[in-house]
Amino acid sequence: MSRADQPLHGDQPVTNRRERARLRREEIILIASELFAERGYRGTALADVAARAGITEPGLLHHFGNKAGLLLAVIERRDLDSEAFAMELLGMEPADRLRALPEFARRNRERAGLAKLFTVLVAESLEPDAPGHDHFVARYRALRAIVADTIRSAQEEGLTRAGLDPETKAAEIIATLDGLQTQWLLDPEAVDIVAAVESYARTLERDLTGT
Amino acid sequence: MSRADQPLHGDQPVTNRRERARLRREEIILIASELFAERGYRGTALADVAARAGITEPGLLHHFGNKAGLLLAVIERRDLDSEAFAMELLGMEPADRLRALPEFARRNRERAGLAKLFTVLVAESLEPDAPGHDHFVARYRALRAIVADTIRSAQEEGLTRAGLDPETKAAEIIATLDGLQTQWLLDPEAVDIVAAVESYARTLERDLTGT
DNA sequence: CCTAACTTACTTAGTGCTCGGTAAGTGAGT
DNA sequence: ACTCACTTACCGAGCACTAAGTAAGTTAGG
Repeated sequence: MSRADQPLHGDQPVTNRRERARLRREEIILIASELFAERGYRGTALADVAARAGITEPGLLHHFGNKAGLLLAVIERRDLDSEAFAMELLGMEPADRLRALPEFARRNRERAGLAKLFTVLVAESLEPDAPGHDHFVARYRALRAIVADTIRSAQEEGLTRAGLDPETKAAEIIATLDGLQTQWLLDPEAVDIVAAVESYARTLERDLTGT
Repeated sequence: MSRADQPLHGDQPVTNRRERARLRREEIILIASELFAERGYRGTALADVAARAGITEPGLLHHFGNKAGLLLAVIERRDLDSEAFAMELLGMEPADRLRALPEFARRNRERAGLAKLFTVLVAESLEPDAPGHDHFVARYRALRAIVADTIRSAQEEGLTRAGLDPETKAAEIIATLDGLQTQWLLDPEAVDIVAAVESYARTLERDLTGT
């Protein structure tokens, strides 16, 4: 009834059919993300994803070609979310970025699935010929570069002591956050991820400023 | 020909048959460790392990009951190695323990398989009903307790500043080492694990002493 | 000391199930 | 007329695991 249901007259190619297919793919990717996080890529059968999505297995493969294609689609989609966060961080003053870390942890805690997805997939991608390997290698290199650049510019502004190597410190920061997340995912009752990250942010501030 | 080939007279029950079986199990565990590290628990078929060990699949199951039994045997065996290292650390003066970290990293670098095994298995054990879950939960709790105790006693001796919470700091230290290891396993060319751990040990010393 | 009974470390053969993937349509949009 | 998002039907391979036997080593009894 409403205009939104119908394609507009003709000023834009509102391809209703393609749009519906795109939404369907998005839905499938979301479902696959959850399952991959819970059982890993190898532990998840296409049939599991298909059943939850209310589609047949060949229907699934029609959209993604094969199982690895589905994995790559999942990774790509989830990277968009992370990229959005990275952009958010880069938009801040360097001094404020540290303070954003606990907020990041808080957000991750509410969506444990996403965190689990990456932890599981990275571990399954350690071998060079794993389907997601190259992607995660590139991802970590980019992440380290972003953090290292942040440190470098903070050094130039005199906010951070000059004695440390930005690349090494970047790897260390990412490692700590990843590692805390893993411990929390394994044993949420024993590890308070938000408190741990808050504490680490303070440690890091002392470390970076040299006070 | 030599006496060693024959059972001794009778003062000890030198059960030749049992001993050979034990050695066989050890050999299988070693092979399974390698495969689990490379392809994960789920990604490894019993047939793969059996083939490399020169035994049939049912022969394998005769020793370990089922696949999960093999996994637990692998974890248990590898924990003995880690425990040996923990004991070594605990035998040192608290002040020397920090200096042992790079040596630990150096050792792990030479045997990347062991490191990879744990990274992969922990990720596969995040879900509470995974076969290794309880084991890794207990392992991390024990590890955190050991490190926290070390910090606590260093505080009592005045070697470490009083203002930090030992439990939280323990989780942070373990997280950093784990996270660095993961980055290195994923991309050995981009991450120098020994240099990174050396740098972190210095960071940590400043952090703990408050200088 | 010899041998019969038992235990143990396997093997061969096979089972039922699940897996990712394909071939060949169908029917509704465009 | 054509495309495209599917479905039904199917496939061969691989999976963990079992049943049943075998041969060698170990132990107990006479």
